Amino acid sequence: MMTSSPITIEALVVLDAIEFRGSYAAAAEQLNKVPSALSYIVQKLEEQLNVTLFERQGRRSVLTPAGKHLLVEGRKVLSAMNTLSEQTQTIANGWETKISIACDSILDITPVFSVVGCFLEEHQNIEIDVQEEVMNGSWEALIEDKVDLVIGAPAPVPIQKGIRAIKIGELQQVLVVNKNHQLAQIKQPVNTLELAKFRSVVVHDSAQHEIPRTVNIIEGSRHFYVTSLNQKIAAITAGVGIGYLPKDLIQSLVENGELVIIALVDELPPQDLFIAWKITNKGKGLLRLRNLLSSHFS
Amino acid sequence: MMTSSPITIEALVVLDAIEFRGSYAAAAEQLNKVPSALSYIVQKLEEQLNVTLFERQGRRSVLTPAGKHLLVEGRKVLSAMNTLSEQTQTIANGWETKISIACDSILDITPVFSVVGCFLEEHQNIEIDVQEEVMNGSWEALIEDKVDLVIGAPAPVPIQKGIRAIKIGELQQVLVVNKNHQLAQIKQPVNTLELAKFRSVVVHDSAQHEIPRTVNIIEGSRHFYVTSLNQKIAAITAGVGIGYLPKDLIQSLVENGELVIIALVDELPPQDLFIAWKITNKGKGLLRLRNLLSSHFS
DNA sequence: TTGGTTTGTTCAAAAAATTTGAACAATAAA
DNA sequence: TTTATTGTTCAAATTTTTTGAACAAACCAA
Repeated sequence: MMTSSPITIEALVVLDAIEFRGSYAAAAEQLNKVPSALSYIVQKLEEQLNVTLFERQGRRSVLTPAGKHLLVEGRKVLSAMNTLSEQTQTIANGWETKISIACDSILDITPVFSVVGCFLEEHQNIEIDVQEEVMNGSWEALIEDKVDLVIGAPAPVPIQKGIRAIKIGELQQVLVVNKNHQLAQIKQPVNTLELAKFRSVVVHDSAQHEIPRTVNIIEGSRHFYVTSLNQKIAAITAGVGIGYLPKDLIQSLVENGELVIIALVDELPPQDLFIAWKITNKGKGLLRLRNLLSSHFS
Repeated sequence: MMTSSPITIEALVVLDAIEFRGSYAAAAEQLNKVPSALSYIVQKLEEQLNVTLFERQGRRSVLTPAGKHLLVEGRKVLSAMNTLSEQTQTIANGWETKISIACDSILDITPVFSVVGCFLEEHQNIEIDVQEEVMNGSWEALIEDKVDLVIGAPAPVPIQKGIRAIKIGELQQVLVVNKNHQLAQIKQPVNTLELAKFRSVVVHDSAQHEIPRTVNIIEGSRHFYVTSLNQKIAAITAGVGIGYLPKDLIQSLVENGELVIIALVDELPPQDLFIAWKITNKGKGLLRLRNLLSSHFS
């Protein structure tokens, strides 16, 4: 006879709120409860688990290591629960109540939003949640069911069955530097090996669990890590280092002279960009959205 | 305001039991309830989710596709919940669920793994995560709490209170070059100042935030940066430059004549290697692992 | 076909749980 | 010091859940 875990969803929600808001009082307000109700729920959990989760420090309660662990892992469970109920409703109704999209930050998001706008016009009661990811971060989000659709994820498509990807365009990346950078003085085209001398600006992969992949990282050179494409542009513009950027994105900065495009002996081939989804995902909204995207981008 | 999922653990347990036993009646018996109680719970879930989970076929209830999905995924959540409560209790008892170790790549990792193997034999449900770091990278990982233990980190121990380090051995580094390298022709012992003429191969410090520190870097010379010790060996073997390497590690390459050890006027003192941890970290698993390591390495 | 069973559901009553608000002690801020 | 805020306790109020009897549907065997 397998005795089920004493942890309830309710309790995890309460734990989450207490940590998030910083006090029982504030958490109670958020949950439309009264502080004593939370006290009751926490105590029940502590008793059934036989573990103290909060240590009272003065008039403030602070999580014990065990409590912290329960919270951190519990939040993952809560998130899984949310996607589970979304998925269940989607299967039952055919249409989803919410569609989550990951957009790779390498992509200009404006035309995507205009298509999404059309979709929302058609389907007033579907919510859309867009998040920005970098490189493997978008694939990871798809694989882990954090999103239903990724837009603009770069090749290679993960070798994993159950993922369908179609190309929606390609992106020409060029090497750019600040106008005063040493590299701007050298006569072009430059050999790729020469680049090893300079510090390069790299966007840190947003993937958390998968082995981060790095493309276009200039081998052997020193790196400067940033966490978004905008930071990368800013860093290069500020002269911190060199790096590859999408040609379209830096057009204006090149025109006003801030950035200089460096010609290479071996020009990078254009990078393929994909939209991708799981074939197990049969949602009608997803299908419709994909069709809209395909017809706007080809 | 994020509204939490209507699915409860209780409901998932009921769903699981109904499917497993094949009927409400049998499931009720298993759960020490009465059939009507299960009926109530299922109906509540169906209502709140606005999804029918069971289709009544004759006197028997059968899962709809949505119900099947909820059950299959729900079982994963249930299992996660069980391990979560176990883990929480484990932590409360002073043990850890996972121990992260940084190994300096200068160290031969094989004997470490054999000790870790013993430890895992004793503690089947503790996970171990080993990562390789270089120079300050391992100290940084410890300071920033990315790992619980570093093994084989080189002196000096960071002057920072809260870190305990004990020496586990020393490492003799020698200067080596490819057999055809210019330096191999000069009469030995060589004065350290002479080395400035040659390009030296340097492992890039894996530290990200601290100011990277460089030991054994030949001052003033030109550098070639690589990202791992293996790359360093390969680069030196290929004749790209000169560099210091642990004596034991290049024994075979010296014997077959590929590499040549260069005697120096001022021979490097042997470098002390440490295991280190934070004294705030009171984990019993860490203590046990440290004891195992100490007894195997001294 | 016809009884005898078994199944899940419904319902009102009973039991158990959660929630509430007032009172309180401990602490921090003024 | 006073004042305000925090989390806890407790009995009462409220809500939720459980119960068992009654019931209708469906299966089974003869």
